[in-house]
Amino acid sequence: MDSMVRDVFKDFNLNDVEINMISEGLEAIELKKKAFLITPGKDVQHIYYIRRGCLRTYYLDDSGKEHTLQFAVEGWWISDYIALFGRERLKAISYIECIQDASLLKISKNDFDNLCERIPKVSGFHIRNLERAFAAFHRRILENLTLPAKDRYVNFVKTYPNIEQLVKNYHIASFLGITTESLSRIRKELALQ
Amino acid sequence: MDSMVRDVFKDFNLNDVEINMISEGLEAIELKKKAFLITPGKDVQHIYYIRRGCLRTYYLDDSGKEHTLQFAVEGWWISDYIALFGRERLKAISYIECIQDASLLKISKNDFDNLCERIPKVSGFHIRNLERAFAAFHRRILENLTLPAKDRYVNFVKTYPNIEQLVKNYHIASFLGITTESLSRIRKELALQ
DNA sequence: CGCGACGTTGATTTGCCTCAACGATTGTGG
DNA sequence: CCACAATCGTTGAGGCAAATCAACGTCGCG
Repeated sequence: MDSMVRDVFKDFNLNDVEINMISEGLEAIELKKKAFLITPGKDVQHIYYIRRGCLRTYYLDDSGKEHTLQFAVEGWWISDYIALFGRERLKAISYIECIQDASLLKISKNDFDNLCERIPKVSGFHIRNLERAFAAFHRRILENLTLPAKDRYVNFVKTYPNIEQLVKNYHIASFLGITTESLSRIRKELALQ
Repeated sequence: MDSMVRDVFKDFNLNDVEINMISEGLEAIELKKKAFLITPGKDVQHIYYIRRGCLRTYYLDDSGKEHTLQFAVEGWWISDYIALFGRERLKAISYIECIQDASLLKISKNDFDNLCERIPKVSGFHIRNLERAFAAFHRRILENLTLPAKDRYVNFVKTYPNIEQLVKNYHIASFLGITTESLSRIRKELALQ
């Protein structure tokens, strides 16, 4: 477990004591493709670090359509952040589904908060991640406001080339906010150019 | 300045030493309606806390259309987060415009990072804010994916009733990702019901 | 008062959706 | 390992929500 922790925090030069403290709250889990990490209504208490594999968070609306909020691959964190980080603690509203067999590290938000308080490097780590994610979200919202579907797809492929090859067509469509049919047509158009 | 700091961090019970440390990096500034805090191309080094007034961040696309990323009122923080929090330090890409005469507190990202390292309460404060904002962003993206324009407007009014009365119609339209004409028609429809 | 900024309304266009049918690919049990 | 089914992706026809273009009221400010 210690070497995993060292890997997660690789830019932060943790000492042995700190690594031990962190390891205590961690649990390694394996997840098979198509398995669910979280489903709507469940109590969300944990954040998950992805050592290997690929997952996605999606919301299922009343009419049965899926809307992909997030993909996550090696080195990313995933959870139902609306439930976990919101002002009021809510139950999960989304699904988190395994897209490719995955190895995860699981830690409770409580334990993580405690580590943040006790180990400045951990809070530094958390802040860095949150800030970067924050910038990325601003970008995504801006793109959604600014660009037509075709350009959003092109950007997606450019930004996440590794994810594009891994996931289904309709996963990408639901991430971009379009239908599979539209995405299919967009791809055709791009292929012709 | 000290009482202002106490006010910003009111849930965190700072002691006098901490308050002094924080005050050192702060600068109070006043901004008149229609003034710009940030314009594209500028170097972004600061975060701004709003004590009074209202501002908005918007992006101007190639075709001359405005896209509002964020409104901010009393008690909120504002900056060009894509530039400030992104992986690479970029120049500003957006405008931040004063919508209502404002009193701000200005602090450089550098100073703030240092305070985070030296005062756990400050990093706790920052983490709490980032996490909440993070959840809010997830919500906004989900809404944009899920809901038609009319429902997004209804939600906006419900979520930010104070902002709705303060800003121009076309500010809201560009926040929701629709045209002023569409918003006008939506309002008409809602008024009839 | 008069001008410019803002909001509304109407006519038309368009990007994307919906519905439907049909290939292609994947996975599974015999 | 093949056969078949289920899942996934593509294509076409038609429809709709919202954009565009254009004109006109209205409000606020110099």
